[in-house]
Amino acid sequence: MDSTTTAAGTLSPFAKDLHLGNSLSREKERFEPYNPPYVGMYVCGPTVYSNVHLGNVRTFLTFDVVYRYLIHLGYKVRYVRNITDVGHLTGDTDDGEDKIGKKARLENLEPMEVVQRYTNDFHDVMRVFRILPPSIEPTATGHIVEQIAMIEKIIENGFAYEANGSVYFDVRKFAESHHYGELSGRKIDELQNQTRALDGQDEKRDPLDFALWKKADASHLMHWPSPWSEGFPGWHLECSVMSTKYLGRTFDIHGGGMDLKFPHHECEIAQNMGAHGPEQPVRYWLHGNMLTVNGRKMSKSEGNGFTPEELITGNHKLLEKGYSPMTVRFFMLQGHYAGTLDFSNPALQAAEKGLERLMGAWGLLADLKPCESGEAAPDLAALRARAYAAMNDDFNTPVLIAVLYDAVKVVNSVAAGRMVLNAEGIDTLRALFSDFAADILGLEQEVAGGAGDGDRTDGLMEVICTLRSEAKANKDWATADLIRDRLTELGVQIKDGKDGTSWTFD
RNA sequence: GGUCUGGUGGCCGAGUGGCUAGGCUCAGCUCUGCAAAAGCUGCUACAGCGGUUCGAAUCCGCUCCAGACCUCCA
Repeated sequence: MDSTTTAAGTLSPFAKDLHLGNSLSREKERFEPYNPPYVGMYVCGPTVYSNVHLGNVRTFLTFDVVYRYLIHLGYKVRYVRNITDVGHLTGDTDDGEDKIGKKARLENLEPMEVVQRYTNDFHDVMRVFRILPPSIEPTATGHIVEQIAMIEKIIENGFAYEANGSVYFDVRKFAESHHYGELSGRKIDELQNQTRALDGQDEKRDPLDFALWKKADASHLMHWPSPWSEGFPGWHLECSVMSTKYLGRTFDIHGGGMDLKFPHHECEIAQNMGAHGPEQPVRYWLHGNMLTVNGRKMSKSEGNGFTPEELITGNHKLLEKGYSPMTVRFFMLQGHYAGTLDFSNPALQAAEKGLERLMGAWGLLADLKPCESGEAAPDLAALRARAYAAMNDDFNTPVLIAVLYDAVKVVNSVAAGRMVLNAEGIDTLRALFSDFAADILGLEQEVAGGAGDGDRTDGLMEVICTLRSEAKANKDWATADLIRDRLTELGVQIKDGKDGTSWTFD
């Protein structure tokens, strides 16, 4: 699925009803792109100094669904998600050292080796969870020149100053003519007392000021020449630079995790306005909420984060068993992105069972036989309208999933011969699953082992089921049950239906 | 201390001024050789206290509780 395959330039009639929860206004607003049918979307990507955990995955999944839905509606979306490969100060030591650089020294690796390793890991994880790659995935180190240019502009406009080779954003000065703190609801005077002593604090005119450029000391492995010093860019700057470069000074959607709202996103706005003028750079700010574990935020520092590998294998002290990536994807989509979601074994198991039922019905859909004489079928068009209504209501995936379960009941009833549908009805159901379950939610059947050998497996199973049916016909229950029990042990479920026996893999 | 979010049935999790969320679990029923699957039914829900209203879980106020952010974090 990509934007070029959508109907040429035609927007779905449902597109006009899309509403987004805008963090900036704190209200649900109707989505009106700046320049339809084009949509620009920027999402803060990972800092590649360690493996991503599930909390990170949740955010990228959230915006994956946003991306998929916008494309489905017919928008031409340019989705930019950056890779932060330089620029974040370390928090625990307060020495202002670059995270990537620090990690590199510890492991005796080149900084870019670290970056590459964890970028690869990140991409692997995205693939496992079926999260689509963005249109552009720019890196901070690839945009040093642009970052320097933006700093120069901000200085030129009087909102930044140089001190001892470093450059700081002048928050007080900016706040005289702009609303600093609008996004996060923070008031500048209250922030004043809260900042604690960071490196270079003495160079700042005000504790609130944040770094645009930092002079590198001898311990730094990553540094670049600039008009001010040999150094590195501040950690808010890259997103301002790259969003502007690829999406323009005004663009539609900016996404990221809730924890980036302040200071990161607030600083981004200040930088954009400081460089380009007073217009809001972003029309709709979307913030995904945190994934919690036993009520606590999952984070690197808490040590309560699962890596995807631990999750799949179940090899973690908080996990009772392993869960497939699709189960986790489905689990996350059963909650709304703007609310916290608690990760627990019972919840995962519920999602696993629920997904199985959904997928089971979806599988049956392929073989459903139409019946033209069918009596009044359920109103399947209404089902589709409800699906759109759910997504249009700020991407309400849990409600969409509830709609899909209504479809599951119809499918199962038809498959069991309790209900009949004409061809049109079946097509409507198929389109519903194909559009909403597959394209928009990104759910797909997980193939069990032995992939690529499907025909032979089918043939073998057919033989086995035939033998068992004969045993049943002869009332040879012992043989029939033996076959079933042995298959169950092997992870093959036997289901006796009215029209014969079907089977599924675990 | 400041800013903000949330407290929904056994569990997870939507939603809303009056109309079934949904999933999972559990119990019963239908179907079935049995089981599984599937379908149906049920499992007394909206933190507490006030207020507004014909009517509030949904709006307002207060209280309690939890979490996030204020410092790197999706």
